[in-house]
Amino acid sequence: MYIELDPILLSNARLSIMSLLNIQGEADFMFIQKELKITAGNLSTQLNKLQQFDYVIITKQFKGNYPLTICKITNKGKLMLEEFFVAINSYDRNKEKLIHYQIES
Amino acid sequence: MYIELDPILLSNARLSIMSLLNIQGEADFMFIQKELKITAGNLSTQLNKLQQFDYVIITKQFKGNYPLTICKITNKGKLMLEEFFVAINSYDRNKEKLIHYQIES
DNA sequence: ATAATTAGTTTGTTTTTCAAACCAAATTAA
DNA sequence: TTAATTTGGTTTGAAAAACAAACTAATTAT
Repeated sequence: MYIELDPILLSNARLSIMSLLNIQGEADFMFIQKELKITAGNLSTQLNKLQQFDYVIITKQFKGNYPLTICKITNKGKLMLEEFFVAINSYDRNKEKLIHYQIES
Repeated sequence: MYIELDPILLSNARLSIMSLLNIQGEADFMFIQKELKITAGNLSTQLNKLQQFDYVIITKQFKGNYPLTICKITNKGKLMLEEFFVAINSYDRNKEKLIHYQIES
């Protein structure tokens, strides 16, 4: 195998959650759900897994009368995500072409 | 969800097989197995899946007395792999930083 | 003859994904 | 006011995927 890709991040749902949190820093459950268009069940499951591995921290509050679940990316989460992208690009032999293209545009 | 990542390629085993075949064009079963250090069982399964979706074509010959399974990447396979890397990089907000770094080195 | 090797495939367990069903509290409609 | 709906989730369970162990079948070495 090349560099093993982190199985926590090698998932459509979790990678998009982490990518979103990496931009936003933190976001609440409903925002993530609407933004990413995933079901609440799936989101709940994946957030718990991400928390379990310290990629995010989840805090629960009330906003008015309703529960509010806030998800924040951790430093570990950020590092793992960075590593993931470095690793996956090492699989891409066209990297240089792509880089060139990106810079030109 | 962001851009949905191709589930065929969102797998450590299959992504490394495809990445290898993208460089080599074609390779035989044993070469792939030794190169990627995956079990024969896993390789067999994943190659069948890749063939099923026309990412590779598998031809069987004999080399001397022993069977020889040759795997070749298809045009579709190449295209899907390219797309995959473009898509996954769209998840990376640090892309520009990384590009810069890569160019400098 | 029998043990070990080559080149794989098949089978079965574990893990993962994901959505339907569920829950409790709050709100709105009749 | 009480029934239905909405909000904001969690739990459960079915289906698919990942992967290694066990197997096949032929060959070669001892």
